[in-house]
Amino acid sequence: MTARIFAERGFPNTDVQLVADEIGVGKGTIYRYFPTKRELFLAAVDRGMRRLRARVDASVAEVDDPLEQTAQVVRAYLAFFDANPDFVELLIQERAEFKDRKKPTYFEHRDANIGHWHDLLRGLVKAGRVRDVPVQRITGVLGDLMYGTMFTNHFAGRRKSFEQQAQDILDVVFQGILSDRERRARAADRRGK
Amino acid sequence: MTARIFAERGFPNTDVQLVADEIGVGKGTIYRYFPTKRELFLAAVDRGMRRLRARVDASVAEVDDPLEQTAQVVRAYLAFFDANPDFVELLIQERAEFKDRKKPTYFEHRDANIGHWHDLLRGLVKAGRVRDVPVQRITGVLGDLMYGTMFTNHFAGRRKSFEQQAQDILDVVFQGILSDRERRARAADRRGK
Amino acid sequence: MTARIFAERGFPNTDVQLVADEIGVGKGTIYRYFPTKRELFLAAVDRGMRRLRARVDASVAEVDDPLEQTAQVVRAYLAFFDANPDFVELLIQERAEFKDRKKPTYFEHRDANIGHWHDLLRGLVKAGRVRDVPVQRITGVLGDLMYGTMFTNHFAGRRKSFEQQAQDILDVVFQGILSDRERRARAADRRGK
Amino acid sequence: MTARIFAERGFPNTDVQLVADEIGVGKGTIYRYFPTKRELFLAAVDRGMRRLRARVDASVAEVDDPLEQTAQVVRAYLAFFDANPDFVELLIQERAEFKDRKKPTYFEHRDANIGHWHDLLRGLVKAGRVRDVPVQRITGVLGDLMYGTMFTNHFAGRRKSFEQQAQDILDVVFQGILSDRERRARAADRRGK
DNA sequence: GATGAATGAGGATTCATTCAT
DNA sequence: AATGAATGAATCCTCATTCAT
Repeated sequence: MTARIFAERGFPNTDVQLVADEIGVGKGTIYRYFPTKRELFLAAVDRGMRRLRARVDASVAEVDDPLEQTAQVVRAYLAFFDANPDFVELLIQERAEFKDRKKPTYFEHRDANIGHWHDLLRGLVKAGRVRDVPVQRITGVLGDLMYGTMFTNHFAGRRKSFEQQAQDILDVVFQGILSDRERRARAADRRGK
Repeated sequence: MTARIFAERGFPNTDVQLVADEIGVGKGTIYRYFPTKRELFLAAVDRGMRRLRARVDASVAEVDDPLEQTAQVVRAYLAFFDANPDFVELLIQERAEFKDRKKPTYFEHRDANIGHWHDLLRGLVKAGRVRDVPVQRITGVLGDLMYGTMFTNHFAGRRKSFEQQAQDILDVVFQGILSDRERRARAADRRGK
Repeated sequence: MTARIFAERGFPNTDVQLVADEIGVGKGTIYRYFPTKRELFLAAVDRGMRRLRARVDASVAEVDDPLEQTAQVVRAYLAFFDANPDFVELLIQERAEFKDRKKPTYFEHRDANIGHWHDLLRGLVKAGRVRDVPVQRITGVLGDLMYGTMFTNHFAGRRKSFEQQAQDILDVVFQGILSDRERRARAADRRGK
Repeated sequence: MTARIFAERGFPNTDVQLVADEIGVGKGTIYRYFPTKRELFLAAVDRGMRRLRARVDASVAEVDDPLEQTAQVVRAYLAFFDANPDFVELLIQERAEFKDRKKPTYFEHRDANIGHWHDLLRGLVKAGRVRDVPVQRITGVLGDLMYGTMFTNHFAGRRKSFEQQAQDILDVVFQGILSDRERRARAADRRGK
């Protein structure tokens, strides 16, 4: 509710009075629960990020194969922001208005979770299913890719379903774009050097 | 100059007076050239995006191999925003304050250029150097990835040099993350289906 | 109170802050009750016109003779603006600043009352006490005369008491300025034609 | 030209730039001839009042009979403001914006001329054509009446031709509104007292 | 003499926050 | 605990005036 209003009008254009009206309480009441407009806003962002995490976790729990779990993350992530575009807006607003805050809510939540994925990927490397590269490279690239996709979808208008998008992303990240021939040529090249 | 001030303080917290002081002219003079604070701001964003394009174009012109050109784009892009973090900030500010504007400046510039890259990639596919997938999939994923990387760098603090980042991105996007064995298994799987 | 400040300084030179200070409230409080400075001003004008009407009505009620009632109007009208010069100022200001407003407050109030006086005068004509001329001619001339007198008094400085002025007005309007001889000559002339 | 612009938009809403554009000179040029916007405006008012006087004088010169000359003044006055409504507007604006100026332009011009009319009326009294009342009473009432009529016409919209209006005014002021019977009754009354 | 670019004082209005009820 | 009336700091923009060319 609060998220929707902030998302619709932007932080500076959203009067606290408006939020109070929408919720159906007095303006003073808002200030009993949140010391400032800023905190009111940040609470909405936090709530959104917690919901994102819950949704992703639930989605991951549905499958057992670790590689498939990775794929599930991408799907659940895109599905969430597809269903909750207000939170994309809120992430932007947060950064634009509160540049000072040590770390944006999004990244706080992201970093709290990253260790688990590193472990998972290390297992996949050990099992010989994923190439032997530093796992931070993979989570880093994949994380940035999902982040960028979410924003692009929201800002420029998505052109395909989020399921299709997830498939595209996984195709590129899993297989790479090079042809087998080019790949072999490069591998030979590397050995030759 | 203008970009720096807007980036430092955010659009709403930037008095036009402040910009005038910094430039060393009267406030009225600013208003002789820009009808509103908003236009003053947007002009700075446009300038930034034009500079980004010029830099990327120049960088691409340095090499001949089309695949290497693609790699140059990634490097030049990350290098530009590394050297001009103010423009990252401006992109955020623009979206946060002017949700109404038909399409953000960034995407206007991006879309103006995309056709060329599609042609380039189609050539690479025909030459057997890139897998035969729709070229929009590649530009889409790579574009979102660069976009997300730029933002993450700026918001969360970059942890590696932009050259290293470019290499990581290109490694993943070119080669994919799967091991050769997993890749073959999947290929067999697809054939079997 | 508000009227006095607007009258003293003129509409454009009156800061709403000034009105707030005078009343002893915050500037924001003024804006809780009046959406704009303009409405604040117009409310003061309306109040003045309502008070004028009340004063004139009360004065008329003091006498029974219809011709004397007419005389009372002139006296009460001049007395009111003599006692409340601020409202003269407000009428000017209103016209100067809000030329667009469909009809100035003064005339709105005037027209709301005119019908009654037409009836009264028709009665006097029928009773043979007033010449048989269209009653609109009389209310028109007398109305314009009072209006002009009020403004002249205020702008040029009155030179006599308002009672004396009222008497002068009534003398001229009731009796006319022609001598009996001239009057008879003209009457003969009209008959001769 | 200048008068028209000030009249159309009001003094505060008329930028000097606008006047310059309309006249077809640079803004700086205006300031070569008038030290301030205020003087530019007052010059336009003065010009208008001089034209009024010229028109009235010319009109009076057309007839010889002194009483008829008086009537000509009324006609010429109303005709002038009927043809030049901009000047009515300017008179209002002047009073609203420059309350401090010792005496409004209109009254300066009026007072410069009044002596002549007093002489004229004294002649008419002596000739037995006008009642023996102080001539100031007549010029005062007639002046205020014309002044009020001009404003009412402009503010409330005139309902009859100015010729008809002049006739109405002259009928009332020359003849008075009382019937012959009422007039005789009052005269007897006065004698009885 | 003519110009118009540059200036910056000035003012209406908004809205987060407080606090008496 | 809940309210909403009161507050006043904060800010964009206009436009009369100046003066270098």
